Amino acid sequence: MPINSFDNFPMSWKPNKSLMKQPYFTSLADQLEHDIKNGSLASGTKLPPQRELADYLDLNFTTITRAYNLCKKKGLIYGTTGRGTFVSPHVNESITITGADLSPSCIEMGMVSGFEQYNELVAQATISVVEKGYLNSLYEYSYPTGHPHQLAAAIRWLEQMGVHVDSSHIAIFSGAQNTLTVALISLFEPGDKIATDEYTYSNFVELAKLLNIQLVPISGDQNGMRADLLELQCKQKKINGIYLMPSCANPTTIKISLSRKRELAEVIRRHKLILMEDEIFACMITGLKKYETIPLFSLVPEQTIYISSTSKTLCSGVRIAYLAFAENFREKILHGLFNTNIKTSSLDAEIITELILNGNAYAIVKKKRELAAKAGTIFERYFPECPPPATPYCFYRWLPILNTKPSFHVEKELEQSGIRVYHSDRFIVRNPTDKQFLRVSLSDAGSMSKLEKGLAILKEYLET
Amino acid sequence: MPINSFDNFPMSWKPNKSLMKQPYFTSLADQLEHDIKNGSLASGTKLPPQRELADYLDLNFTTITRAYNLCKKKGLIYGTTGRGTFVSPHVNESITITGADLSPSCIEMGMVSGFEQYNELVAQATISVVEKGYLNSLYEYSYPTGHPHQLAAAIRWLEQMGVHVDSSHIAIFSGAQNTLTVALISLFEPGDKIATDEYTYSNFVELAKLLNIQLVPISGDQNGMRADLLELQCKQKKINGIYLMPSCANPTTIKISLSRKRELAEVIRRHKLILMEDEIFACMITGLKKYETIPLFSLVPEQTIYISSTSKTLCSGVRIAYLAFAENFREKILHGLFNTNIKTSSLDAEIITELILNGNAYAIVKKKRELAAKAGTIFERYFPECPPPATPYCFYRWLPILNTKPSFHVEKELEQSGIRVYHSDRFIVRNPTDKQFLRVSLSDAGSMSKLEKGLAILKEYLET
DNA sequence: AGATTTGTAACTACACATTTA
DNA sequence: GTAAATGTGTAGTTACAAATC
Repeated sequence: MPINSFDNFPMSWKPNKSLMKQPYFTSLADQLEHDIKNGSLASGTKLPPQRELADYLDLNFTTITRAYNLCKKKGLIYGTTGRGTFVSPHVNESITITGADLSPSCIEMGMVSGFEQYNELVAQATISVVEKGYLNSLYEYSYPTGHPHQLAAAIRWLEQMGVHVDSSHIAIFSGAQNTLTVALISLFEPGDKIATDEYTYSNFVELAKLLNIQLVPISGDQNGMRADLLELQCKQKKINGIYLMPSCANPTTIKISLSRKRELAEVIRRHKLILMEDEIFACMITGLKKYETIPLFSLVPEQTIYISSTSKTLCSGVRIAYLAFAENFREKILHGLFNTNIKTSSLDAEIITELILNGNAYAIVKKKRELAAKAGTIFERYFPECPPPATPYCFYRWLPILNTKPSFHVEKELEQSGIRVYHSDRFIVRNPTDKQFLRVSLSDAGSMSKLEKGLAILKEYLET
Repeated sequence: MPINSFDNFPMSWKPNKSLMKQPYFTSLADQLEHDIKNGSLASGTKLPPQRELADYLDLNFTTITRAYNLCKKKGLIYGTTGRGTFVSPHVNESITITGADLSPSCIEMGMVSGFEQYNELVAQATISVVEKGYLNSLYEYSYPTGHPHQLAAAIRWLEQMGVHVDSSHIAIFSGAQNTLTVALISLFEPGDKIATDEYTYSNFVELAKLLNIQLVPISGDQNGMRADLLELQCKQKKINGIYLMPSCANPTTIKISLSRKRELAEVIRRHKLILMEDEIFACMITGLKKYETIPLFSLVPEQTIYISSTSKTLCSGVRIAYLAFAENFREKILHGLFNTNIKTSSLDAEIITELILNGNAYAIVKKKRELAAKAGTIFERYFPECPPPATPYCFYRWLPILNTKPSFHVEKELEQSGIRVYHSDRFIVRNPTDKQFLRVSLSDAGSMSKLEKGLAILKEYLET
């Protein structure tokens, strides 16, 4: 067969030669982008190898590399040495989880905002803040990281979880996502690489994509991310940071064991990774006692930022998160905070402070733990075969499913059946695997009876 | 002279040859970065031409280009074809304005947070929100862009300023800086270029630096940025966006005339720039009447995002800004909002909504206008020669000074004399010029008598 | 296990535009 | 006004690393 006989072995994608004009690499990238967004190139399609396309277009193959790079930067495609270049999953769909656009008849088992039943206690705290009569001074511009008494309460809150800092190494942010935004902007550069679990929080994936930061998935087992595989990846490429949710990973519900924490800490220290320890569920897991396990923050303090949000554990409408950081991150983090947010709502911060000081924060956590446990037993009744989470107080479950349909198809069919749940494809960091799961939120259905109804619908769907 | 006799004509910067190892271009960039951050290469220093350095290091000159490019992306240096490559200003100093660290005996004339005297009305609004008894539902996770009635109030507020949008083209953010962060992340890529005034808001400069977005200063006159110079720059290089504060530029107090607006709109449309129209002072300038001039948002709606914050005009502690945007930015902006903030404090949004609905927002604006005008007349008594601002209701003044000392020296001396003001170098986008100014805030001294005392100190300092 | 396929990274070559002397 | 200096943009060459067969 002559080399140029492309007609016999048609390429999976053929650019229009007549549309090619200089500069070739942008011209080619534009065509590729168009065809992907158009839908004519489906997710997962293997693109022609660079050399083959170059031959076809009479160009040097690195010119094709450049065109592919442009599309890669936009997240449209990804490549693996030795395998080829493929159209990314979710190109046209955002995997962002916002909680918007749910039809009223649909039961919410997608969002995990965390049992809204105790907002009454938050409302009470709001009233007592207002009644104290110092709103005037609270509303003045001052203390951009938080008022001293707010920071004192924050420190007390963090101490329960084994995190010990002084008031110049903590700052108040507008929720966990906001701390992550500032951390990624302040401590990383576009193009940097961050290690994560194979499945991780989808809004973190999207945020990294927005900031052109690459995520490197590391496999794990029942004890969390495997330290040896992390070590391997660190040797292979320059990895700058790592994102972990040790107490209860979202979405896999896995808890990192203490011995695994020590192994990971060792690798993190050796390779000088910046660790983002996201512990938004920590207090839920441990209850009100002092945290019986040790946070990574205490194992590698000089390389860790520790995130503690109150959105899920206390109240989702009050946007507060605490960020604890080591001295060497202090300047960069505060610089990032000032230049992205200026400061966080003083009133929201004060409400959470009031809840911590009057003890109701602990009461809410206790009650939410009870609700979570109760919802968990209902779930087990419907899905006894589902591997149990590391803690019974987890707000969601990670349910393995057998399925051949596209993930968005599954989500859509379930929504039409009356429930919203999210498919594992939303949380996957790189290449879709054969195993599939659903993340089932137990906390947002509105009531136990609605939850039960939703679980029944889910069970019925999966069995047919 | 032999070509390689570098000793006779020493280069302005010589990398250490023994530290050069492959890959050369990163090695070189690292050395350059180190020497700039170190202080051994001062701002404005001309670096050796690429070819000369290549000759010295026995490399192809485009390898030097690549090293320079790395540093350029970080904002450390900038280059102009034909002229050379230079070290950027402000590399080592953060020019962020935070309002922190002011000694209590010092009079604040640096920060412009905007007359805190009427926080009482905001406190009252807070109380009425609380008394309405729907805090519970307000605290539920829902309506991430804002509750419908909050958006309705926002739309009403924007209509005063000549901005007309429906509720799906507006979203509530946590302050103006937060809208800018989301806009820069969502609508631009690292390396993109944004046109600004020669002097502009320093926190915007820092934010752009953080996100690796380059600012291109465009000169202006009494009517604002010159459209012909903008056109020129757009022809010369790919400019992606433009940032303007038309009603009252910070810090120069210049207002863009209507005819200039039309000229700028034409250029913006022709070169498809994304316009960020920052109008945080608009309602202050125009009072409560309908905005008599036309916002750029109405001249190039399809390319504009319009920012309206209440931090300065209503209350700095309640963190709310409205962002209005065209349909073609909708998806990207909301995606950015969800993935950086998730959502804004519902309570803060509700308080501002209450202020708009009960009319006290207008009352606060009216009273702040009176205060600003009064402070302005005091200022004129001390500095009659200072060019008047475009509007008497401006919260700050732009005072030309004759000075030979370094700008940070001036700020420090004034702080020791008992006042804080900011030097024009903090606001300058690229090359320091010979003209120098001080931005004098009139709104944060605490009282008119303190302001007067501060102005007296300033006058005395400048006369000696 | 070794050869092949395929993507990535670093450096080189060259044409061109702008500034300055 | 022209030539030299100088940065920018596009494309090509080579070496290498990872995955696959």
